[in-house]
Amino acid sequence: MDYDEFLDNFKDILKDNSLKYTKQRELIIETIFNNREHHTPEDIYMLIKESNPNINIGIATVYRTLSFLEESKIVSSISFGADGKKYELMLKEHHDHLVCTECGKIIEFHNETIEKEQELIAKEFNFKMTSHIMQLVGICQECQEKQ
Amino acid sequence: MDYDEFLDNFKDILKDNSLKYTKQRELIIETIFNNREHHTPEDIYMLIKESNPNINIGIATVYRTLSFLEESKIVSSISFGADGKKYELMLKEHHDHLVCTECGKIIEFHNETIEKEQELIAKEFNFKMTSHIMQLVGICQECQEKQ
DNA sequence: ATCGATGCAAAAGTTTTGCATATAC
DNA sequence: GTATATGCAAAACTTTTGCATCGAT
Repeated sequence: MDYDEFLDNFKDILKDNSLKYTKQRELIIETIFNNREHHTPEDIYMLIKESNPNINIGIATVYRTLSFLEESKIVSSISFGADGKKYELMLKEHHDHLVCTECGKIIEFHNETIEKEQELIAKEFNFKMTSHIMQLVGICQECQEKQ
Repeated sequence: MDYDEFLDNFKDILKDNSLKYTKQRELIIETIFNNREHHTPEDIYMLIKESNPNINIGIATVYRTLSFLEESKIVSSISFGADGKKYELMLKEHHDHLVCTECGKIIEFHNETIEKEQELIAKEFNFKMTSHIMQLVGICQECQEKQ
């Protein structure tokens, strides 16, 4: 999906919820779109202030917008260890994460066998699954080499 | 494992780290052993205060002890949504969680197919896996019936 | 007697809220 | 013009830290 298409989609969602399209919301969504890693609210706030020294934005707006974006399934969050919640775009195909405890790096992967098995488990427990979180925690190749 | 065996094990770990066996640590470990759900530090603190109105304990001690217990692999923590970190005993065989977004209930399960698949993924990325987190998020049978 | 543990209170974070003002529609 | 959004500052939480005192070894 390119940015224009993505932005239109975002504007539609705002309209559907009778919310307004503001400069701040645009900057937040643009920052998340252009920085495809996982970011804390603080990260996003700082990135915006750096790139746009002229514009005013408060951390509260970032929190408020991220909550709305998560509810609308535009972003998703994962939390690991002491790092707190990190947000990322949900544009991409569904995937899970490998998290390095040494350097904090997050690697994405997708595995169809596991996905199917998860469906079976949910069914077994009569659980209506809406999403799942899977993180393999360990030490990445690079950090192993350093040790 | 019964409590005496468990407690001996805990005492050994304390000794190995030249740490002391205190009343507070005993109460914390006992509370976690006797309440086999997932608890926040605050939960554990309140449970101890309720059952032992006579004894003095500070929330800082609970935090400090839980950190040590997690490092020592006696407890593990999961975090989901806004509820913050929740701790549970690691006594049991390894398992993963189904989390209900309606009532907060946590159901445990174990699936060997997924476990093996995870090993393969870690190998593929040259990742030295130390643990993993898997939570299937959704609505439990009971809450579905209420709707 | 020694050294680690504790409670308390203060500090450090992080996230949320209230409110007057600004802005999109 | 109206209703929502914003920034700011204060508040509410959660977690950590410093320190004098206490207690286990």
